[in-house]
Amino acid sequence: MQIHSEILENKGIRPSVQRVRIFKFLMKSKEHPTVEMIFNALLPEMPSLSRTTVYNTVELFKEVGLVQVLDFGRGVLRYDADLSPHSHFECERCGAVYDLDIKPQDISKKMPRGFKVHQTYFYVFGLCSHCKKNEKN
Amino acid sequence: MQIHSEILENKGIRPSVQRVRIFKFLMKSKEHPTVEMIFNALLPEMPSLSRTTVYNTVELFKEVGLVQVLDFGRGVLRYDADLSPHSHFECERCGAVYDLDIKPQDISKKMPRGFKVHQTYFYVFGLCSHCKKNEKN
DNA sequence: TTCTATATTTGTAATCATTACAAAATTAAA
DNA sequence: TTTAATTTTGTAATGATTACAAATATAGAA
Repeated sequence: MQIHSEILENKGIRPSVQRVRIFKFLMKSKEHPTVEMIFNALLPEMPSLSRTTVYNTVELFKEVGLVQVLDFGRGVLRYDADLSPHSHFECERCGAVYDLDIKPQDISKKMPRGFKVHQTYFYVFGLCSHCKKNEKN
Repeated sequence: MQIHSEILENKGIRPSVQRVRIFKFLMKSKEHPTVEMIFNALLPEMPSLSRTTVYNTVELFKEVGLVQVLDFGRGVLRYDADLSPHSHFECERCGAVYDLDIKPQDISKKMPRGFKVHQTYFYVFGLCSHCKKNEKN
């Protein structure tokens, strides 16, 4: 089990205080946070933290392959440090995002001639069990 | 083969000149246009057209189920009047969007208890054959 | 350690797609 | 026609993200 700062160093980026805190937060978060969520969560313990730093940092993490970016079409990007192949569900009522234990299909074989696949995303939208139950409201 | 204005009427919306033109354009377009692309394409033949009308109209079309909205994470939404189950490929180099003849998997059966699936999207990113060929550049 | 160059962080200002809103124009109904 | 409702239009706001430059922190050389 590697310590967080080592993981950053292995990716060739300097483990600054801000980066390590943001990375830790992403690692333990299960809610696929937005930049705003990360910023608000860390602000109490790092009062000088800047939103721009969070933006810079998640962009950097994306580039070195520490996080994947999720876009549920709400005009806000979400970040996921879980890089294992899985899919995502967003509840259209409450906006919560859940992991789905389903691998996005590998379609490299089925692509038109000459096409190269880099990444696949499988997004599912609907109602989560909680919102489904209260559907009358 | 229904005429375009009839399709709009069947969906319960008034077939105004603007709506019919926008709908026709979406039906024949294969490039999954953005609002800006629709606007620019129609402006020469309808000089009074407003961007806002295009925004209003595609939103209306989405609500009545005439188009689906695609989000490739570029900060712009694209619109597709082809509602048959298929997936989408975006070239990371040139930005072109291609239809893939692949049905997004139906996972209603595999969902956690109580969850309800409304829609699924399968997005693939990579290089199209043209950009792959010129990869050196 | 101190100096210096480089990297990182910060805050503010710009960008840009989209949305809000209200006035003008069009259409439908009476 | 007259009136009411719908649609279109243009401009102004919104809000996430990016650009940018000044301030701060860090690493390495001396």
